[in-house]
Amino acid sequence: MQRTNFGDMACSIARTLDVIGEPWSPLVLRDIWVGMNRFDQIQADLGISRKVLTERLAHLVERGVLEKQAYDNRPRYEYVLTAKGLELVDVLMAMVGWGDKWLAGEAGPPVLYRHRACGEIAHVDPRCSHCGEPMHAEDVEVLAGPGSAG
Amino acid sequence: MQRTNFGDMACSIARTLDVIGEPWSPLVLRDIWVGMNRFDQIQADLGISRKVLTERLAHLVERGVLEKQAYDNRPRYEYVLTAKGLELVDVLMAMVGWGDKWLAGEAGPPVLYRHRACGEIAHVDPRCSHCGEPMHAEDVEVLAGPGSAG
DNA sequence: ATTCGGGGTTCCCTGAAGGAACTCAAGGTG
DNA sequence: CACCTTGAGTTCCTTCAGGGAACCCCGAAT
Repeated sequence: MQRTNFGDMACSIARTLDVIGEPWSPLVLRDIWVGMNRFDQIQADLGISRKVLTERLAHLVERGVLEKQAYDNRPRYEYVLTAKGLELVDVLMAMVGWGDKWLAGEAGPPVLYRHRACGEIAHVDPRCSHCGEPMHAEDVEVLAGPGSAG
Repeated sequence: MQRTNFGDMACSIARTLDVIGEPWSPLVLRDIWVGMNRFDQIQADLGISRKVLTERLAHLVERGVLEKQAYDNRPRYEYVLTAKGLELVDVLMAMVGWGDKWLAGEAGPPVLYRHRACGEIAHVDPRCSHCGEPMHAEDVEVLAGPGSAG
């Protein structure tokens, strides 16, 4: 939709939205993350229109987030996350954390995440890359950076 | 856009997208986060259509992410983040981290974030809420939770 | 009495999402 | 060989949402 091109804005949020901002894109990424790598699998799981799924997959491949790999002599393909795509999933995990906390309701979270390193069910906790202390929205000051516009 | 209703899916990513998944919503949130609280300010800053901005603000207020406050005897309003909205900004900060790393290019990141606690320019680092070790996409195992469908 | 400025509405046009049907290539089956 | 099945799309049509510009309303200031 967004005819307005977010990718040209001097804002990393807008640029990230240029990659996964269109409807369905984050859900496509999630499906591939959890091991649904094929067109029909994703289409059936999400109930997305085949046309739109084709467009989204092509866009994500073009942006270097996914790779299209043949898995048979026949024209059969599956989509896998690149390193860039795998890091993008960290953004999805942040969404999960917020959604689990504020939108899950009585039933509790629909999906649990076990941290392999410690074996416990956990969620992501944003920390400062420098000092390791919690780093939330209210803990930061926003400054112009080297790539700022103008 | 998305005629498909993400809010009803048993997935916290989809539910979160039901709140900020529409085009512009994350950017509106960002603007309010950095202190642009008024309609015309946001509209001018983003170049968003007034009609769409009206819709997005109403949606975010309805979902409890923003609050509309009068700031004058005249009919003048500003939009401020609720606690729920402030935590949602953590998701935006995750986007910033990814965008800064993968999309900033030569010029470097357009915006810098100073962590007040340590005074350093930093970015968010997702950690396990249980053990504190790094928690990225490849470090977790996905399991069905109590609120799973079926 | 008129202008101004914030905060929206209304209108029309285009373009994107939904949905179903159709295509195409390669293997398997009788 | 003729036929069916599968995966992976493509085509076409309809409906609805975003873009853009103009318009409106209310209270204050001049």
